[in-house]
Amino acid sequence: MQTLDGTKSKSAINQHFDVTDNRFEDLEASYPILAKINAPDWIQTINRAKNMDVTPKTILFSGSAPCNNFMLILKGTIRIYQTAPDGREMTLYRVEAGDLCILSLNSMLQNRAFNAIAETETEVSALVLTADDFQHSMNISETFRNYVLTTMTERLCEAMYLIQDTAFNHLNMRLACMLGSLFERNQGNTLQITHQELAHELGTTREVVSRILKEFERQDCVKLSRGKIDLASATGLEWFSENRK
Amino acid sequence: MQTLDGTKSKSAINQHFDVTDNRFEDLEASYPILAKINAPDWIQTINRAKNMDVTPKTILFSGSAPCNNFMLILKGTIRIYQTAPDGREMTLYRVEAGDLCILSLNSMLQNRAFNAIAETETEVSALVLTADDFQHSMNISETFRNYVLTTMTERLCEAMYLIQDTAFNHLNMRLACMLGSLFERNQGNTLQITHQELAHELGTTREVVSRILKEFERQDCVKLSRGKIDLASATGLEWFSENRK
DNA sequence: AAAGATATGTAACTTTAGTTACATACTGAT
DNA sequence: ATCAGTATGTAACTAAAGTTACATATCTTT
Repeated sequence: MQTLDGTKSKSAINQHFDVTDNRFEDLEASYPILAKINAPDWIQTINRAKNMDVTPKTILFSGSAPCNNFMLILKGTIRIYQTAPDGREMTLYRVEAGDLCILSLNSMLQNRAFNAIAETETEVSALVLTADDFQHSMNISETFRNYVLTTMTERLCEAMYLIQDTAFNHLNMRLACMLGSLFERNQGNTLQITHQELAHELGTTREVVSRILKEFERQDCVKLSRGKIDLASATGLEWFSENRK
Repeated sequence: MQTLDGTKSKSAINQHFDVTDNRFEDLEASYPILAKINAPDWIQTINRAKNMDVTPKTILFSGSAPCNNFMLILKGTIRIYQTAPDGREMTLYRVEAGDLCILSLNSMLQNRAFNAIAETETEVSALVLTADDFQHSMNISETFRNYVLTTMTERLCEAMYLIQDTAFNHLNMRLACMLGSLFERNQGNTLQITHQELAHELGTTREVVSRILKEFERQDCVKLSRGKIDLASATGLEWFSENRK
């Protein structure tokens, strides 16, 4: 849940070191596999890590700014997106509890420019490892290595899917699919989202989203109102997700 | 260079074990960093690897077929692409000497379906490691680990760029950029490529490519003839690569 | 309640890309 | 030289998406 305090200026990153927290319990909840690593060096690494708490709508990473550390997300979600000169933007992926921030990986290994923005959507708390501790963990734990590799290939597959999706599928289908998965994740029949936000997910403009949504409403798939979308017919939406190539 | 033998049916994969070849010299040429690893287990792994020789236009990997081994490409290029129901296709990336085949990585780690096709463009020779040898190499060599990780993040960045490119840029610009980089790589002013092949790079149709190329020709950027494109004005092409958003 | 900010509705229009349907041109094999 | 196969040219059309330009509606704050 977003604790919207209204003012954007309040966005802040608070890094602190706090051994009184029970970070291994938190780790167990978000990264059960990593929490089971019992190498002494790993336990030290986790104990040495800094806590980071970030308010919503904070930009963690943008364009060329290097971030020489590695985050384990304990709570909240981060959206990674790209922007176009005309104001359009498009979500590339999200990082949340259990995921690894491959952005940091990239900048740690000093690779090519990654022209994207990482912004917290909710309050986020994370453990921050130094680049050295990351490297050392890779060296000492096969479990850690496998987790990193697995996460990266998963992300890569998702990226490939996104490429095919944007290249081959029409917006009405992409929007229908997105609504479908949002409804599914939400476990409810109401979405709290604006047309502009949907446009920013898909890399298009608000007007286009409004137009397609209205079409969905005319077909009795959804019911629209300010700031929210109600599901009227899941099967109707699915029709748009598949039939319309 | 492609040794086109004309017949498609001749495409073949030839795996064999051959210790008389000097594989460490080949490895040095394509993967200098990996060739410098001097751990005995790594040397054994390389010696144990199978040689693989593949003719052009052979499909190495498609859809769900798992490939439980890991390739080091010594020679040639492999194109990874996706297809749409309407016959369009789009190149996702290429793998060549010095690259790692992250497709194999994905299927070794048994992740989600990667709906893409890998096809040799030229004759390809590669060393094939077993999944176990790959895993063991990850365990024993930090150099190997870093090489794998670096390659993966590079690929991921390229994928992100491709997403932004297809989402935000118009085809004339994308085509101009592609021609630009092809001319640059080719070190010459003539490209041997058909409009259909360009369309398959970009995920569009032949007619659209022909139309845009004709426009480039009218602007005296290129000169078109059957099966080839000659560069007439590099600066003219660059104008299309940038000015036209 | 009024004002300001935000969100949506919508029509008309332009541009880009995909589609259809051929015509023409070049290449290599017989 | 002829023919089959492949590659390109092109016009006319359709469809999808982006753009412009407002109107209207709904919330929030004062």
